[in-house]
Amino acid sequence: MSSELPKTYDSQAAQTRWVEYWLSQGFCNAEPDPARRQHTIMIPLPNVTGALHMGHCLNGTVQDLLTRWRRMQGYSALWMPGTDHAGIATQAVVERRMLEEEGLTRHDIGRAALVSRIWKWKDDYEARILNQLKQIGSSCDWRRVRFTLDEVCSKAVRRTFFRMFGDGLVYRGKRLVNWDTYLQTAVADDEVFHEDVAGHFWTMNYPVVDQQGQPTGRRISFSTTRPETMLGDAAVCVHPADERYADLVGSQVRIPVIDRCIPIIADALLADRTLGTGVVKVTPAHDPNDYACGLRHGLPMINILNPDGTINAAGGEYAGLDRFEARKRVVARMESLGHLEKVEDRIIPLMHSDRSKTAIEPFLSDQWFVKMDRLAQDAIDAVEDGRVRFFPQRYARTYVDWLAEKRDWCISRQLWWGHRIPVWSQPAGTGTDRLAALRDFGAELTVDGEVVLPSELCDKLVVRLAPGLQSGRELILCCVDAGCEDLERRLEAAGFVQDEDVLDTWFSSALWPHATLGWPDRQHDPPMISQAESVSADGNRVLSYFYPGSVLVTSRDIITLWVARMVLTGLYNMGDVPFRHVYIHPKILDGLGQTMSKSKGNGVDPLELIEKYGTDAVRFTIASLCGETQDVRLPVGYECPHCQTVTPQTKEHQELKPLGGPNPSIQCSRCKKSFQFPSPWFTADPGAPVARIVSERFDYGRNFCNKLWNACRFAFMNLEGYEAAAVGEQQLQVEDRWILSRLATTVRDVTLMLERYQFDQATRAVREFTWNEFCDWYLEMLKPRFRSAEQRAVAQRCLVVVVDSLLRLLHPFAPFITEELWHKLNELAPLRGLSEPVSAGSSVMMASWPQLQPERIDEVLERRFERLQQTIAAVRNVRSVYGISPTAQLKLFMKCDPAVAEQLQAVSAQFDFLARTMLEAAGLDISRPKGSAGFSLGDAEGYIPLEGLIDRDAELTRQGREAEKLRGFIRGHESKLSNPGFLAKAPEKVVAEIRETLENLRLQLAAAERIIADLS
RNA sequence: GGGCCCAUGGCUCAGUUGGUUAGAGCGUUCGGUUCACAUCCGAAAGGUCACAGGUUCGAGUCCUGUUGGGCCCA
Repeated sequence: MSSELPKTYDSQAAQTRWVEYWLSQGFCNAEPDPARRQHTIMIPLPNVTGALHMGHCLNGTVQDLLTRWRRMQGYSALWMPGTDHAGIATQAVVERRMLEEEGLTRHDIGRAALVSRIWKWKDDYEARILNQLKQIGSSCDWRRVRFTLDEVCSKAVRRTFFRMFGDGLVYRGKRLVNWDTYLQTAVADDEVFHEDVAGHFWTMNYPVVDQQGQPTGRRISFSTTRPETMLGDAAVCVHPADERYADLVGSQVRIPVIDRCIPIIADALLADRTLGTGVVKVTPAHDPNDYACGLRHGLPMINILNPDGTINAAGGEYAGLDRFEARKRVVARMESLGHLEKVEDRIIPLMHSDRSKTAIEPFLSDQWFVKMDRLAQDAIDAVEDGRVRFFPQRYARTYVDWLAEKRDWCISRQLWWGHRIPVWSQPAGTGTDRLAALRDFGAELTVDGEVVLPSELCDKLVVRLAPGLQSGRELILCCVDAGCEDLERRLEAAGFVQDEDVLDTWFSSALWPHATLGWPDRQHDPPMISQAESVSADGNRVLSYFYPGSVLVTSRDIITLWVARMVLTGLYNMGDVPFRHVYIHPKILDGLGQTMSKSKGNGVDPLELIEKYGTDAVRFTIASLCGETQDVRLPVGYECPHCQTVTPQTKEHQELKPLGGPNPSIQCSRCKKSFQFPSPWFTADPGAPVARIVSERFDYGRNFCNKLWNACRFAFMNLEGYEAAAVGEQQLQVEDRWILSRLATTVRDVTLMLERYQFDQATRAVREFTWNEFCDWYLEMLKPRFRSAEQRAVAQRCLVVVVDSLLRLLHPFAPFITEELWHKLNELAPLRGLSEPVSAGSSVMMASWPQLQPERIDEVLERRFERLQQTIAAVRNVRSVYGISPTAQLKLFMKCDPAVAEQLQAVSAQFDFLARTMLEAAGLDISRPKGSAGFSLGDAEGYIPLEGLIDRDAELTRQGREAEKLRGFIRGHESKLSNPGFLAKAPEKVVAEIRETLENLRLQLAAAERIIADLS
């Protein structure tokens, strides 16, 4: 039969087929459409540094789920894709590889060559990442892919910097940074790690001197792990309450190795009386605590290092030496001068750069900053007044607390890969001719020190005078707007030099929500892939239609770095927030509770899982994990390539390294053969059997997809001869009305849960409906109807309606399998609907989201149906307890009200199919047949004659246990009701419920007791 | 040091504003070839809800503290 589906779902084939179909049909494209509501999601742009992992997969699944759902609801739903250049991370990866493979450093090949190599890397990984996204079914508008360094984004970066510079929000300043002397760049705090190294702890002293600089004979002792920093000491510090040194505060000491005099100061925050001598030397330019102290006391900041880690001119005779060589010489000199008191070996916690693995030096350098004061306050207000809402709400606090510190944002990075800072500078002239270099530009200086430019230059150029940095001379800073290359050339001709630094990656990603839509261009829609720029009479409709976005979906660790900054720049550039909602999803941890990362050896590639379980299964499982919690554990294991037995991953596995020997392997516990496995520490030997990483948790989604597939397979097998026609209410059977009621409830619940970003609950609701209601009950109950010529047609029509809704409901969770089934359903039942059959759309992706039908929800019917289910469960229980063959036909007598009896009789045929049982009789006059097992549902009692099969003692024991359990519950309820406090204070409704339950329990107990009496 | 979060049967997780007998999937045990599905069907066992106090008629749920774990900021 052509309508028969294959026995199992071929996920790989479906994925290939439907990705191609959706793309060729342009279903993922979103256009401004004033007739429809807009829904916008901006992807949290993945780094081009490497491929996507499970965290991205989860993030993408959620966004696609939302996008598909909103699209089906009739929104013009845009999911904007793109990638991030990820400044330091990408440059470091390319540099490291270049060094390893060719022995070249960036200084060997130069700026242009390095940048071109990184572009090549970017092209490879961008393609790979976009492909991964497509593989997980992402319905992004692929025509609109952006990259943070592309022309559109670059223009936004330039314009933002220009505006901020003009508004006085960008300034140059000094800051103590984590300096990587190997890569010669500052690295962020989250790019360093602590590692203990063996070092020394030297105790030395400085001679105290008088006003004339002559030794007074006293010495002051201190300890240090970095003696070379004494070249940059600006003071020695004691605790203000330390009596040992009280009289010395305010006098001076001389640093013997460079013969400089520095003050003795008192500072309670820096000095600790209880440690060592209670004295510390202060090197503000080379230690964070000393820096803070230096600021408090107005000390000079003496920088002694060159960017490469050698000592600079401030180090006098030590200049040019590497800092570690200088350390030795300083110690030797101090010793020879008699100022060294003792040396101890000590383990020193030292910061290292993640990128180069070399020791970090705190380093005072010139950096660009954004003033956060007003910008941060605006961003705080947006969350506090509800223009931006966090889901779950608790994360709003992380955001607000961080912004409230209003710490200026350091935006410069000493890298070559990124947006170069658009400022050209040169030293100012002297006297009245400070702007001499800008004479040809017509620049003039007002008495207030403001630079005035001729009108034709005002909107392209901002000029400021800034205090000199290294030299002490004043600088002329010229910031040029985007698209003024000629002006840049003129400045360069006039002797101006562009700043070497690039901008922090977050500066460009902060603009993502509006830059991707073409801002600042208000005249044209943003250009799309392989399409000429379009001039629109209505200006940039894409920007005005899709901004602000609907929801940002991301992980909690970048709330401050990214989310806050997007809000801030959105408000600054667009005057409106970039998104209304922020959904913070859980992070994936491994089975041991550690965050997943490739560098830990516990990472999981989503494509590996997709290959094993199928995309739909992976997505469905992931959705089931996404609620309001902050972490989910994903224990993984290695699947033996020989026998498929799974060995759970342990910490030992994660840490297995070759250590110079052969690659490590794992022995399978079952077949005893060895295999290698994916690891960040080594590449498996070519041709060797390699385990793949699997996780049992995805069985959940895979089993579900299998169930759905087979349910539809069954449905389709029974659609032969289907003819669409309206179905009247009176033609509907109890089970039809029940499943339609349950469907309506499910649609309502799933919709609500999606609105609240509670994907776990939505998943559970839809799964339970599909499996426990549709498959377990409805399909079973349809079976007899399909065999009846007169009932068949209505059953088919109802079934088609339910399957139709079910596929639509499931599509955002499992796009491929639903599309596959939808097309099949279209072949068999192109017209469907209860009241008026209509033609179904060609793709479920573009079908409408199931309509809310509250009038279909029939709670009375659902309760009645529940009794039927309970009756059948009770019969099955009896059968199982007595070990009666599943094929043996049972008889059932039900003692109950006539009304209940009538309901049971109405579905009596079902007892045969669902429980292999004949409902012999039902009514008030039923008495328990001899030798029967019994059960009670409260308002009905059932008896199953088991003459010859029943074991009198076993039944007595069973009923006795049941009665004992019931007595326990009854006692609990009675004690509640006899508590005057409960009766007085509990709501009436609760009291009534307890009474009702108690009544029910008593009926059940009475039934059990009757049976016991009967048997005894 | 400040902040956020977590701790529920062997494993992974649900558990709405406190309110009937704390649920699910996997795993375990028992039984199943009735023509959708063994990636399945039926049944069962398994939990003093981390610990100690408190609030309340009533606490897995609220408060305080302790222990253990994850994360952010400093």
